[in-house]
Amino acid sequence: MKKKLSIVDIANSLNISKTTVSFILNGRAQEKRISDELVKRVLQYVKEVGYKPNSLAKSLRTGKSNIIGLLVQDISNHFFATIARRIEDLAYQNGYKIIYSSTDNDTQKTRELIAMFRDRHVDGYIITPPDNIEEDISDLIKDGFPVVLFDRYLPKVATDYVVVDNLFSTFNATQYLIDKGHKNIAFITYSSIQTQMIERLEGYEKAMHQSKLKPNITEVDFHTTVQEMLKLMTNFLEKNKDVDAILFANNHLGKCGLKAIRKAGKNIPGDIALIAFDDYELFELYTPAVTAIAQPIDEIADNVIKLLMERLNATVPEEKNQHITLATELIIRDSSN
Amino acid sequence: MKKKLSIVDIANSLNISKTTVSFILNGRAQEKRISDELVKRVLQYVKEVGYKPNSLAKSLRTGKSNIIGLLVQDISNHFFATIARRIEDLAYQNGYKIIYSSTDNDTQKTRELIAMFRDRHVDGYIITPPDNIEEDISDLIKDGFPVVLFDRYLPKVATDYVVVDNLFSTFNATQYLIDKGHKNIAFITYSSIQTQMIERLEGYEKAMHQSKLKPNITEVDFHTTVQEMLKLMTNFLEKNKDVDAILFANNHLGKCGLKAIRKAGKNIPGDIALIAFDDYELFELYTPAVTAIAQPIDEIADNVIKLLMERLNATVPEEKNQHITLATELIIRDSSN
DNA sequence: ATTATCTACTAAACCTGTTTAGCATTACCA
DNA sequence: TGGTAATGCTAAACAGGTTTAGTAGATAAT
Repeated sequence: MKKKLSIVDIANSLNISKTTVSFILNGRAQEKRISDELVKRVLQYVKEVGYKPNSLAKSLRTGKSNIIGLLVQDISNHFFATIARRIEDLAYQNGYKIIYSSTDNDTQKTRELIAMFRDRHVDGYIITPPDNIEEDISDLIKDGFPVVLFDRYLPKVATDYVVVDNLFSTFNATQYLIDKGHKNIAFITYSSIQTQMIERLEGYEKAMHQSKLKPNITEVDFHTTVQEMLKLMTNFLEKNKDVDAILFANNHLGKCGLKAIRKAGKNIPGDIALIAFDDYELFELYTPAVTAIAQPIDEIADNVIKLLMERLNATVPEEKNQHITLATELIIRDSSN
Repeated sequence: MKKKLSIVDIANSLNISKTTVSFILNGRAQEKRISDELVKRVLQYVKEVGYKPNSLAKSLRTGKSNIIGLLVQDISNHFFATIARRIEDLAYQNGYKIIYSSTDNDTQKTRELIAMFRDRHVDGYIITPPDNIEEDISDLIKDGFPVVLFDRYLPKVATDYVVVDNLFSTFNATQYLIDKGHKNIAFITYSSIQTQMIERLEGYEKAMHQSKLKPNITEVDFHTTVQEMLKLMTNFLEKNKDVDAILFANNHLGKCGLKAIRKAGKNIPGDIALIAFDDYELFELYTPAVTAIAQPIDEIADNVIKLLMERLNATVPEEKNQHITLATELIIRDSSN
């Protein structure tokens, strides 16, 4: 194991001061009036021996790490995995690396993760916030860290965020079902105080009200296992034989719903019509294909990074916050009926 | 932004040396003969003011970071996302954090990522290696870093790895198709020199040979887009009307194959029987459900972490390497035919 | 001729911990 | 009573960079 070169080794080899080497490597040669000739000599030598500054030492002194902390709800969920992947690529293009973790929507875990990120001196945060995390996020912002939220936001916290138009999305989807003649449209969602879930619920309720239809809302606890969820859904189907359409508030619920409906031997969309929030290969390829509300995954990632980069590159902290709301697309796959 | 406390602040507040504080916080009080009374006083005070040592400074001095670098092929792929998620949880339980990135099977990108991980002083590496990365991984091992590979291994590199019994899996799956009376069984795979792909091919070939059937192998370039893949598959179906069964070498190929078959209006398994490597919700819920080779995802993650922890906790570097091969399960979903 | 300014660098402090080497005391033993 | 050992703690070096403050010598201005 050949010993790693340090800046002192470089300086000694060239008989100059490590200060000079540091200035040159950080592009401050001109400003510090280092002669072009020496700059060339140093860069040449550094390249020749393959010297790389120790970034820990660098971070320790500068307080910067070129690392972004990404906290998603669950990296094994397709929606988050795809966004995480694109964020990773975009960050990389901007010279940043990503450290990520799954919050599991667990407040305590998220707290610890934020503490760990701070500890590792990450430069900025991208977070899908769980409940009751307002204070921790406010602290981050107060301490000057750029924070961008996505998928949902925290009404009490002034920060940048990127979300989709949840209310209109479910309103529109519900309206679509109503227009197709459905009367008993159920909405299955998580019992959540998170903005995205509340808005999705409101969109559904608004459409039902407008058409003077009776809402039928089922709220499932977030930590319900897949097994329990299946039981719940099966139960629901048995007790709600008159329901002729279901709107699911996210892809996981939609998936479990599909399984239950399949087990119950019902036909889609003959016996029961379905729409799921979040599109998914499963919904596309399922037979018959399932209509879904597709979120603009790439756009979400693009905007998240854009907002974060703006803050990271700002010389003076920007007071005003940017809120970006993107449109979804209702992908109709049961038009034949 | 209240200034963060440093160990010097603690020492000054208590009128003792920072050395003493450091010893106490690192559990070396006894060894260093610090009085129980002082230990108590320091711990009490540290807790009271909420002091946390700066881990960058710590890492800089000790060379340890308690961070594991995880390089998967593509985090947006369900198989890798699920394993990554579990590895993350298990590492967390063992006091380690994960930094991960997707390699995209791109050698150059992987090289840069390994360099970045080294740079951040990660303590150990978990990698799904792309082609031609042997030298970089050997360097890591030579320099004393624990490395565990999974999903595939590098025959020329002596290291720990966790894989599944690919050859038997495809052999068994092919045999299942043969037993069901299929004669023209095609195998669609990536043109890859990676061990897992080679073994899957060999398993298929072995079964076909044993039954004196003619192999029909299509190799697709790894970087083919979904669009191109669909065209390829559609083309394949048109030119191979006699094919009555297809074995796909991984979930992505299986997914694209399903789409193409659906577009071609063929019935599964009536017109054509399918088996995909990697199980998937899609395959389970597709109508009719698709038979698949399920990898033991949790077991893979468990063993990867187990091997890595053994190396990380070893006081003397272990010479012998451990190779773990796990069984897959053929999940039969078209038994009615 | 003297002072100011510029050029081209550098010594030393700093970031925040860990680790090595060592220094007063007090206790113990012959 | 003098020498050794144990106790309890600390100063300083170190990890590897960045940044501040400054210096020696050349040139320009007064």
